Amino acid sequence: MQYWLMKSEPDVYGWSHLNAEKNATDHWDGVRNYAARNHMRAMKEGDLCFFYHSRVNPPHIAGIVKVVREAYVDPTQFDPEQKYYDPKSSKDNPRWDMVDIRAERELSSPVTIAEIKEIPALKDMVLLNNSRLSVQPVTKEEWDVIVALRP
DNA sequence: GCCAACGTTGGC
DNA sequence: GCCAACGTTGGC
Repeated sequence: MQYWLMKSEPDVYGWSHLNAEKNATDHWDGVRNYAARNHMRAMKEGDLCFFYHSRVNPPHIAGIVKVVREAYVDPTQFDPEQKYYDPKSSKDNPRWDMVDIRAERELSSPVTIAEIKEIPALKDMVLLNNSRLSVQPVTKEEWDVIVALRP
């Protein structure tokens, strides 16, 4: 079991879009950063991810999602009409992948970045040290500390 | 809205 | 292959 954190701007796609109450599955498409893509490629079915809301005040972890399908080709890279179109990608040699996720549970209240910063055991989180990486690994120790905040 | 940090692009 | 210029992200 591996743990991750994925970021999203709630105005664009937030926790509410996951339709947790319908147990819906969605594609995590549009990732256009190689480091983030490589993390997605390392994801295994059943892995858990914190679902983080960025560019809001305050930024926070809203919930937990589960990986329900491992990395496969993100079709939005081939469509010139799409925001995520990549003219340098091709169907013979696709650059970008996506995974499928499903809401696991919403946190009883958000865990804000300020709260994370106050906890010494979380000081090495990628979230605090490479704030631009949109898909990032979380250690089991970090995962357990945060989950214990909102059991 | 500002701006620092980071990733990517492209000229050389 | 270097690195300046540029675009984007994201906390504040």
